[in-house]
Amino acid sequence: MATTTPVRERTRREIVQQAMVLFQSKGYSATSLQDIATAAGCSKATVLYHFNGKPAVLSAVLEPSRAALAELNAAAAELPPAEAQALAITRFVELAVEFRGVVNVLQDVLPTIDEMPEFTDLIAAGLRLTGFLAGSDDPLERALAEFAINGLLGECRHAGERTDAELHTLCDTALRRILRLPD
Amino acid sequence: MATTTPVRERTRREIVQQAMVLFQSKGYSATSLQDIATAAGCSKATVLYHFNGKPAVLSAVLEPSRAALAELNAAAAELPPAEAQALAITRFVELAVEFRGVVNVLQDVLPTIDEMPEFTDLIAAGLRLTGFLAGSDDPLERALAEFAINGLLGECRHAGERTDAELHTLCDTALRRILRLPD
DNA sequence: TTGATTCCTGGCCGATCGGTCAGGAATATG
DNA sequence: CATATTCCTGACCGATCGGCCAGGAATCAA
Repeated sequence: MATTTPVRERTRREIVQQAMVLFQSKGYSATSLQDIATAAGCSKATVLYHFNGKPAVLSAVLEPSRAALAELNAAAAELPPAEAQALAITRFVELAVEFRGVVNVLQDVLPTIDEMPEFTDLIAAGLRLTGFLAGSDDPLERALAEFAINGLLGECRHAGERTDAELHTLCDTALRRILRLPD
Repeated sequence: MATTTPVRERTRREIVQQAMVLFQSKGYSATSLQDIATAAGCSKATVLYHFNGKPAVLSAVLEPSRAALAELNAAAAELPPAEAQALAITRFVELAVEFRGVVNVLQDVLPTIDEMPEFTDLIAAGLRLTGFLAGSDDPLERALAEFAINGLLGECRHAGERTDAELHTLCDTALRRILRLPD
């Protein structure tokens, strides 16, 4: 085999894709493994063959956004504060739009994420990004950056009828207004 | 009996109170009637004696905020747009802080609220409030008002360590920045 | 063709879910 | 005191939950 055998990856990808849609529309704990299996066109046992339990499916759903967020943080960390803030704004808006489905799931799982140690780094990454967004150590500005993130994520949750471009413009405008930056 | 016998109300209130805490910390669908009963110090059957099913418990949890939101909308509806916007901002921030626990629950249940017809008026009230907040019919301003509400609600969700006053100031500042109003 | 490996499934398990019901304790009423 | 009403509960129900396992189908290696 040149790469990993495609059949395995194809099934896994379908399961993750359908799980994301279901987690998004019904919530994580209200979605059963049977729901996922039916949507993915396989049996519940197949889901558990590919993923070591329900949390593992959630982890796979969250993985791409986690990687992207970590990459953004790493890039911002090597820039002076002002440039890091600029990068955080533009790139974070892009990521939020791109991963808007996952954002939904993440918000849903947040209250119970303490019991899932494999996701603590994702939370930490979000907190670090808040620092870059705020652009200063002023508590109010930091809190406003948090506010902005919440607004952005919340907006992405119910943005089914908006196009990517509209959502992008909206989030960018709101972020700059909250942070008092020029357009 | 002069008023309604207090014992009934006392049990009901305890159930609703504990249900709110649990819905907030674990989410609605991840909270079982047994959880609520244990926290309230009674049996699961007692919960179902006082409330006609799990959704009825949720309804009771949401009731006070629903009433307050409806009242705010009614008051704003009789004012000219500019004054309605001013009222919406100050009063909505107050309500969000006061009912921050319920806000958590509401956000959690939002994705599945379509299947719960008894809550559609609550959603409608939220949409109406968005209109008052925006202060104009401009789509961007309306979208920004939505963004602000999402930010505010999101902020209230994870505001466990903030005092009411801090939360109030933060939300007020953020709202005015997003809507480009004087402080 | 044969044997090994990968991928998948039906059937089963114990636990828990929301919900029902007959009846016991407590309290109010006479 | 007796009696009626309110308040509460243990036991139970069918359904579904996440998860496990033995083994069948399909693919690959020889």
